[in-house]
Amino acid sequence: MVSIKDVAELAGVSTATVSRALADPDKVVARTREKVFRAVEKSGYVANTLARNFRTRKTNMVLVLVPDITNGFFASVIQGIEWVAHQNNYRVLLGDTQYNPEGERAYAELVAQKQADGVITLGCNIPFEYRADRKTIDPNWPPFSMACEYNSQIPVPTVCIDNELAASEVIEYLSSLGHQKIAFINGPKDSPICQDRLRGYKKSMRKIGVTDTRKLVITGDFSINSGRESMQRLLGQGSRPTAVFAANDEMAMGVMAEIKAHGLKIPEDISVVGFDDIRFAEVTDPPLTTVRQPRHDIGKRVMTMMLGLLRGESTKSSRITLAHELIVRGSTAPARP
Amino acid sequence: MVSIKDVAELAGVSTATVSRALADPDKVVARTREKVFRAVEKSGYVANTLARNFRTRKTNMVLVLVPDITNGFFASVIQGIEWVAHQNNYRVLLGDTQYNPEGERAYAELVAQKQADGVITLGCNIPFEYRADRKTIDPNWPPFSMACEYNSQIPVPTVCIDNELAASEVIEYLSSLGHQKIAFINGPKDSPICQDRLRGYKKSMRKIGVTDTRKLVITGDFSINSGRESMQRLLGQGSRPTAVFAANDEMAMGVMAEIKAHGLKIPEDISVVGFDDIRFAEVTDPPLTTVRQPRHDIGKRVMTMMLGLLRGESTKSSRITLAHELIVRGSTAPARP
DNA sequence: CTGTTAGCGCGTTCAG
DNA sequence: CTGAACGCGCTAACAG
Repeated sequence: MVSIKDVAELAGVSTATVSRALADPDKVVARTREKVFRAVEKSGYVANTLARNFRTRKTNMVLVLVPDITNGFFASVIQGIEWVAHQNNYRVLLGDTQYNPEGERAYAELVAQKQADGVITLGCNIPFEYRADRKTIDPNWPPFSMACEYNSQIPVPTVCIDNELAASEVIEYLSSLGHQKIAFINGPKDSPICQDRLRGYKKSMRKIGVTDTRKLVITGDFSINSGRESMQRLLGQGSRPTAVFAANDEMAMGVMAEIKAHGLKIPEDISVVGFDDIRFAEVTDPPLTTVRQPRHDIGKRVMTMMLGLLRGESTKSSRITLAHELIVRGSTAPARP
Repeated sequence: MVSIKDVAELAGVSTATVSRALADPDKVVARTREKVFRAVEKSGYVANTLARNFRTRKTNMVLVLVPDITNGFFASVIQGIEWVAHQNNYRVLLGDTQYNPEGERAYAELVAQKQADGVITLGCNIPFEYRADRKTIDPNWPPFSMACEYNSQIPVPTVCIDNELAASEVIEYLSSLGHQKIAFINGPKDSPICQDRLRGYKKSMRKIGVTDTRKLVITGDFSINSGRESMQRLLGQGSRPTAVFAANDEMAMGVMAEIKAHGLKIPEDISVVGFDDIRFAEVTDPPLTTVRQPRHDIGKRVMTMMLGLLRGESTKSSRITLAHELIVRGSTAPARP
């Protein structure tokens, strides 16, 4: 293993000079710099990051906690994160938590152990210990930010869209097509963004004169299967909805499959709207009307935010809301008179 | 920051004893061990991994190179990898290479820099420098293995399925339904597994009497869009195929969309077969007949293999072939007489 | 601008 | 079974 010492000897300078020439070339006069570079070249020296990290107490790693990496939406966000991380000499440590809060906390320990400098979570839980009545960020926490989700109690720096507004817009759009009996298949209840979507849904439903939504709202778990099962329940009830809004595209796809299995037509009999605009949304049959989230941008922005935190910048007022967009495709049509 | 020294003082022992008590409790007599544990508890000590890694020259990290993390198939493999890694106190460093060999090599440098102990790649390139005429593993390479893909020249430890056989079986199945004019939309030409699939396709086509497949084979890039475009080309030609076999499910989904856009019916007019069995395959319309790869298992096995390499075990005869399965769904039907 | 000196926090000898 | 002493490879502080 060739070390900095070998390079120093070869170049006829001290190890400190080698270190400087490599880390901050301007700190060294051109002639010495060249000598060092030549010696590095000749010896095939590669700095030992282990030693450097140890010395500087930095890992240049960010732990990304994701509920499920096989979900294409999350994967895109991570791709955005990684892109920015890589540009800035940071690495991404992957933590697939399988929607399990305990797993999250186990992973977050890596930070205490100095295996990562910061944590980004795509889930809605805070992966550190804290008292239930805490309302602010604990200064002992490492740099920490959230994407897609946010925490309702503690103002953690966050990047997401306006979920309430998005859900509202979906209902208004459907209502403009004459729909009134609009079912909503939501994600897990403990997720703040799902609560927001529900609020947006209810608000707009009230606006169009539907106040009792109890039989129209079902809680799913974001999986294809739960979309299917939820739709089955809706169809088992007395009068069926004329439109269904699912809180993500995977559930919407399950919904579509189930509707067809019952011999009904989309959008003639039932309109379907999804959420996320994953890439399969445009090849469903019919193509899925859905809310597009800027998933790649969400990732880029949250990593950029993380870089700020890592630099020690203030965490105030760091709640970024990105624009969403309703993408109208073929799965929605006017309600039958 | 509470260090091992603080614990030692608190427990009234030396740092060496603390280290031993923590790393290998049996090396220390029960009474001292207890003293140490209590001191750890009381002080809230967490070992500094940075220092430990530096000292032991190990990172407990594995770099996973993936062509595209947003591809659900790869994501599942990674989930399997991470699962086993986590169980064995290893971490996964994510390297999304965007199908770019240079990116791969840049990432693999992390190993030289001691940021990871080993590399697993899901692509078909070897991310280290080597002479084109090399036929064996370079002993200077770090622990290295491949999943899904393999290298045709160098016997890198690998976990994959028998792609030639799988493709053969697809063609035989289609031929058993009376199809003869079977198009094949393959993935990138430089991928050995795609070459295998092509070989299997050709072999079985020959068996059923079709020797000239030039107009039936198209090279795609595994994206939905390339499935679409390829299908468009096939439909633009004189006589159209009665069945289409796509080298992955995403392309198959593009194929299906395009077929429908031309007003043709699946499977009545054209049968479609995919590859991978991603989770959306069962909710396409009609549900997609496809080859199931044990993606999760592939990940688990390759990580298990990597653990062996990391332990310094021999690399001989480590080519694992896992079982695939043809999943027949509704997108295939007998050829029209 | 460059060299000297001094650790970072651990694990691992080697004595005792 | 335990403690003292050392050093991994690097960077930061301080002189010169």
